[in-house]
Amino acid sequence: MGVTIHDVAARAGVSVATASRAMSGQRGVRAENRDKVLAAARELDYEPNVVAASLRSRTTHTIGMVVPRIANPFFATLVESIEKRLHDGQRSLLLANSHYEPEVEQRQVRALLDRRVDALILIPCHRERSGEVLATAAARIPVIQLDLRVDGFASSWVGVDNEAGVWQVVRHLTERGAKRLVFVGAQPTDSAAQARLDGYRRAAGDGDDVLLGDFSKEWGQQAAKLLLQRGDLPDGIVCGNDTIALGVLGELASNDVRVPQDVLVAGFDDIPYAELSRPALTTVRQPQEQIAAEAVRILDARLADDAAAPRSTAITPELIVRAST
Amino acid sequence: MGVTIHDVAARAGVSVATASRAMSGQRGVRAENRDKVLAAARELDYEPNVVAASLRSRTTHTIGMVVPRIANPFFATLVESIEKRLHDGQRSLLLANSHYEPEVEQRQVRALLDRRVDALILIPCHRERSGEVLATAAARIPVIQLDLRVDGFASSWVGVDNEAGVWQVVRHLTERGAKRLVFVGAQPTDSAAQARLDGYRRAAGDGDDVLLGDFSKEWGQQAAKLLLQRGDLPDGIVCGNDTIALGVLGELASNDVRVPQDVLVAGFDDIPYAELSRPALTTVRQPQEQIAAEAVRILDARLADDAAAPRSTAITPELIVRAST
DNA sequence: TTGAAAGCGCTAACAA
DNA sequence: TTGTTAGCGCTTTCAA
Repeated sequence: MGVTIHDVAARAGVSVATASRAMSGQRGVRAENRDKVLAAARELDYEPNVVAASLRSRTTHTIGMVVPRIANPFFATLVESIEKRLHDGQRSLLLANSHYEPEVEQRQVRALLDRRVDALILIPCHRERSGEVLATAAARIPVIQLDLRVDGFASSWVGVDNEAGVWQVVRHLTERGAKRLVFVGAQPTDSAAQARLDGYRRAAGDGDDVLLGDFSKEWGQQAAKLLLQRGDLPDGIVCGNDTIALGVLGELASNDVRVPQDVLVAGFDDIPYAELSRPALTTVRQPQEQIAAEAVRILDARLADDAAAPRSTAITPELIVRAST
Repeated sequence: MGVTIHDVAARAGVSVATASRAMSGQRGVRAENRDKVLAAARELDYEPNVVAASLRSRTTHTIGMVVPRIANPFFATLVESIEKRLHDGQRSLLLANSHYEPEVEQRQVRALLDRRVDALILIPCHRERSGEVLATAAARIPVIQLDLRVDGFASSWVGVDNEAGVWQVVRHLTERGAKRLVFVGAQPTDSAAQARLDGYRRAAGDGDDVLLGDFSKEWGQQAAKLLLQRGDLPDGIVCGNDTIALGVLGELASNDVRVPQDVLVAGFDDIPYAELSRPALTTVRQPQEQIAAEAVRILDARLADDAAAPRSTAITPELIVRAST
């Protein structure tokens, strides 16, 4: 089965080399021959075998991407933005999930390397333990870190300035009159958790109050319970991300604590559901389209010029004030 | 650059054929030789070129998947479940987005076929217009439709019984005392929108009240505005999915309409955010893990036996009652 | 501008 | 159980 380039070449009355050149749009083919080849391909319903082309040309037109958790709308939106950019250029996305486990992440990256992806977009799930596999990959193909990053690894990265984002939140809550703040965040195993915690500590100053769990709504609910049990509620809750914040809001509502009257609550990321909660959630917006566009731009530069220097871009995120503060 | 199977074979002192057999775990290799090959591969840090293997063996161990919109948490969760299943078997997922546009979907499916994916998992974005590309793909490789389906296309499909789900919602609202219902759904361009609308019409009987837009929170907000403008609010709102329902809830809250005291609201899908809204949303749960598992099972059966008959599975979804009703 | 020919790295048929 | 050999379908020298 299957029409090959030989069939097309035969029908067009040229060699396979000419057929190949014509179809890949190279110059150095007489217009007349090019048209004959294209016509033959159409008539025969020719479908090029890109696997064979990849073997010979050593490029797969495929980009690998590993994210911690696709089901997280923040990452899903990022994937969607990347995918949109790539398809402008006829490339495809091989997607994998690390479940926030460095071992799984390592397996996934190796699988992508085995598949000879042209480049890798990695959201490294761990500040330290993702370093090894990142180095392995970076030694072979262009790699860019997205959103999260590995400590002290001098490779390209695109994301937001998390510290600046948290700083804005703290200042906003203070301006709204909050005197006693608490930070409900995640254990600093990934770089965003770390940077947001650092940012909070620096902005809130001494005597800061911090509860650390993970980036889940369940942790948000649990943390709110803890705060309620402690008896004296703070007057401002800075959450490590929107999912936590939504958990906090839910738990507070269940206990008849009014937001923003009794306590102010803010999140981070601006996922689509932040706007839908009641009260709508004040949060820090990550410009995902912009992050994705910049990432693909940097990758293309590396792909075009192997010696291109690593480039990092930290975008300053925007505070979105809604009813919860 | 690059260690090839020839290097491994030379080091192990066997032929490339034996090396290949040993590494792919085929029987018919003496244990002693197998160990030598495996040791040589490890020592040389051999990375098999799966592109070359694919060209020769005509199988890529890659599954293509096209979804309408990855950013929709319902689809994202489905992708994650599928990905988890596949990786048990060392296969990867080539992911593409159709943006609910049949033309884009067609391009994406063709690209996946060009890449010689072993099978295709398609969530067809249109009841009718997805038919053509589905047929093209099904003529070449095993294809399974997930969640959505094309009208009258006799191929494998896995999803939920949407009519039964809506039926449960309507009965529940009626039992809660609702007399006048309205359905806020999506134009029936995809099969779920159609089935849920049909289900509603059949369950609610004559004089049914129906507003149709798309599956977005914006449409939910707009529909709620429309209902408020009409003056006499119904006492039960059946929404086509959770995203619409969350939009409806938000708009009602902004207008001081109390849920469930003034009006009951229910959704469909049970996305993670359904539970987080206040009031928490009553909805119909789609068992995504189960859908994914069944889909991969059917695909594997087709892959193992080319003549396996198409198989469709409609899972009856479960009503999850929360505070909104 | 074109064609002949040589692989890309692997697996599978065949023969031993 | 093993090795030899012939491709998979394409791109890319190289020479004309």
